[in-house]
Amino acid sequence: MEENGRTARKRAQILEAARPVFLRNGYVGASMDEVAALASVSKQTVYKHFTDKEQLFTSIIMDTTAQVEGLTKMITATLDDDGDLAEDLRALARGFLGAIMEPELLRLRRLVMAEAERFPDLGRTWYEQGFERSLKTLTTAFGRLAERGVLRLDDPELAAEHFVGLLLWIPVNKAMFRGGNDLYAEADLDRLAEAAARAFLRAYASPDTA
Amino acid sequence: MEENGRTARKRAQILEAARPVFLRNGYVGASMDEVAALASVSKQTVYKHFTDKEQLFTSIIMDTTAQVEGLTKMITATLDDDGDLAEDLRALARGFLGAIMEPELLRLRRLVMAEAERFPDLGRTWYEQGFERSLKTLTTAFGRLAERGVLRLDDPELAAEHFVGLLLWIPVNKAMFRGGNDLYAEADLDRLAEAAARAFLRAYASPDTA
DNA sequence: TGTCAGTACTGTACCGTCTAGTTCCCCCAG
DNA sequence: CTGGGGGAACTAGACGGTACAGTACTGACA
Repeated sequence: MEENGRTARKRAQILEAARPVFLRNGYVGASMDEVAALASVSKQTVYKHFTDKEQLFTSIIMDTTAQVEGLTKMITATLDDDGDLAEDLRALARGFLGAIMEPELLRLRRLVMAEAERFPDLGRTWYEQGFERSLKTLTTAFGRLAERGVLRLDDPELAAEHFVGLLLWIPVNKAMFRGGNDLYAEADLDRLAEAAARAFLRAYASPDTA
Repeated sequence: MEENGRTARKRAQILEAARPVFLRNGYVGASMDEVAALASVSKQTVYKHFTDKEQLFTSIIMDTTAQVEGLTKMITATLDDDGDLAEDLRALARGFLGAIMEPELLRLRRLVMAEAERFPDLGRTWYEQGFERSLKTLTTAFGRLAERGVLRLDDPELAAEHFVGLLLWIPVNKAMFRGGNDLYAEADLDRLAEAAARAFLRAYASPDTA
């Protein structure tokens, strides 16, 4: 799967250099000259690999959309065993939070949202491949827990939506509006994850396990 | 309070015309020429009222930050009477949702987030004046409900955060990534509000009122 | 011989300034 | 109450300077 021809190498080199440029300045603010310079590549080479600025941009985003894989695996891994439900949920919440609060990912989020109107396909793909996909995994996991009787819920999808809402709304918004990196220490994330997991359990745990 | 001199009129005229230009193209993409043209005003006049592009931009954002007033009033109005708690919460959720899903406000959100790195003050102000302020109002309202014994919570602020998280995470994200306007019908918003209010009650209502 | 770095070039867009002529508003004389 | 100056505010458009997307050309190098 790892292409290592000269062309593929150059292509990766350009992509890697282009990402920070677009992340820093947005689509309009990103300069192809800067991309070429940062990639130590001539502009001609950039245009050999990507037909134009737009195609380079969408390539950057689509590339990182694939990384959701890890998140879905983490979900099933954490909830599949028969351990303590409360503890599992807390761990799951903590994993989710840590993943989504990654500074690079947050910047990408901002970028995609900013350009969602200009590039509708991009926004839709990001939402479906990243957002909905992890939500769907969570939904099936919760569904299994309901069948085992440890969760009490009519609608697993709604429960999954509520779980991530409890967990993510506050920290993600804070991060989106206050650009900084040092918003939350590890301990803060622990606390947020624990609070969300406990509230979720109160709302959705079966009475006998609460 | 309503200034109607020529100066104030022109200023408002420019602001009104500039808003869609910035909303559509972002800060870098917005053209001062287009602003002037859309406002039916000469460029000279634009620069008489606003020292430069940056100041015009921040004026647009700050102007709309003031509109949170309405939201806080709605919160206290809905939760202050002694009506049915479940019904009040549902109504509050519905009001919140309707307000935040206003297309114009969503576009502003996107814009502020996109430029939060370039204009840190703007992001911070938006967050504090809009986000935190309404959250604080909700916190005190929940605190009163806890004192009356209808809610059971150690931390009113956490409860407020969870309330909005349950309610807003899904629809707001959907709207941010899928630019469209017709994402949700009124009935969908009703359903979302009801579901959030019920989950919140299960997590935070006193046992005797549940 | 073909690929790439380096760079010059073309065409366009835009910010902010400037000039010159025009319109509107307010105040006060009659 | 009225009507007409005075001066600020405004229009229209050109302009300098800069930046950038995308193309074209040259020379090196493998």
